[in-house]
Amino acid sequence: MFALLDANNFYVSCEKCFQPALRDKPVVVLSANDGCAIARSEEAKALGIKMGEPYFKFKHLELTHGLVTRSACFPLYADLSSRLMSIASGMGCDVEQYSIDEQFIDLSGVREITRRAWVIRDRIHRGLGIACGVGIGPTKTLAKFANHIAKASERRPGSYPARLQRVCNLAELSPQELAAALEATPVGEIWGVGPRISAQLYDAGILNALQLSKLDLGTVRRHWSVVMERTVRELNGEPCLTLESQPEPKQMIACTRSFGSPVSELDPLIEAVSDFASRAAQKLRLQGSVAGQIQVFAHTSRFRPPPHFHRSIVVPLIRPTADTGLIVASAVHGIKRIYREGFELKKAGVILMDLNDKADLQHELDLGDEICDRGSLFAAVDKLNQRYGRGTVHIGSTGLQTNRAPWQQRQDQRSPRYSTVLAEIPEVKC
DNA sequence: TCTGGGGTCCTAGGACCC
DNA sequence: TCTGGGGTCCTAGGACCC
Repeated sequence: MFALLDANNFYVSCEKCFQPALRDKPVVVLSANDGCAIARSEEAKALGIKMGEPYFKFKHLELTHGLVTRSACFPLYADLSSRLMSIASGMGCDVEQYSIDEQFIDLSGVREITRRAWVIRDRIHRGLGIACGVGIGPTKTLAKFANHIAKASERRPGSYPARLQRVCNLAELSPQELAAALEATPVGEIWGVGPRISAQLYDAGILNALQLSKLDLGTVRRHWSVVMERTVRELNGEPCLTLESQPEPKQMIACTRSFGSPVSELDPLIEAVSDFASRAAQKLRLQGSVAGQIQVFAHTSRFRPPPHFHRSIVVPLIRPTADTGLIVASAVHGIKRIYREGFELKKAGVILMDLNDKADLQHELDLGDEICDRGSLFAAVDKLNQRYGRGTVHIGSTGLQTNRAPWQQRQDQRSPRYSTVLAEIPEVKC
């Protein structure tokens, strides 16, 4: 069994936690530059404010309906998140932090599950002043579904049986009740079914989760993918997703921002990109990784009339590194290559890619020093070719031959990065 | 005037190998 | 006359998540 615990309107709850006077008021937390809504209190939702809605579209509600807006303060939310996670982990034996405000909990061996969920929920509410919903089910997807019921039945009384409010354990439902709950749930509410697939399902006459759960697996796989097939299996109680308590190192690290006001000149753009690169490098070191490539992009607002500009470039780093200086220099090199005058740029960013564990890399460098006889030479060559692709290194008449350091050749057997990628400048879309 | 930021996974198709 | 086929790797793009 899995539980999914998730905080209600988390960012808003954090703000209310520090300003109790905001309780019962419509509150919205805004993204960077106060661009759009990223969290809404129940009262704000009742005013019709949508997730991601631009601020200027609902700003008038501050005057007419007493709407309170707050600029996001992520360090505060991160701090409250870690406290919340710590309390929540008392519910089971193993946990997976799924997002800043959600935790999956493995309930193996846990007795009196529902009562325990209530205890933990109350503990969080008393300790942090943050309300949570808990969903419990035999698969992660069903735990998510149960969590949806826990929250929806509280927000919209009558949508599901009232006893499922706040804490919903599917094990306590009869098969008929479970079927009725699935039938009352639009497909788009199911975890893994986004707007696109939801629309396709609607077109096919699949409107609710019960219908989705009864689809033929082969058909689902053919029409969509194995991801959807897993969702359907999980809806039927067959676990396909496991608890991932040890987070894998990230495969990419990004730092991207919208500009408060458009940027047209190269100098401020370089300044911004340098800052993004430096922050990304910091995150990279925190993870103990090094990056092999860096992608830099800049674009105009897609909401504004032409001329539009949308370009990116991949710059190979001279060697895999987490060095801020090298990463910033490469990012600046990249942005200079793609920059063109005459555009009102609204957003730019830096993405570090081709990440490797720093310790692993060091081991391979050490391996090079240890080569002292032909046997170990071949072993090393095999190992490098196995890891980075056939032909990365081969033995020449005078010993080891390679055009570049082996780790730089990982993906470029057929698309050399230096000769082509740098030369390819994407077209400007006008 | 004003529209977020940071991720993951899967698939199709091209290129290449033998 | 008749011009293979299976496997792998890589990338771009699409879809999803919070």
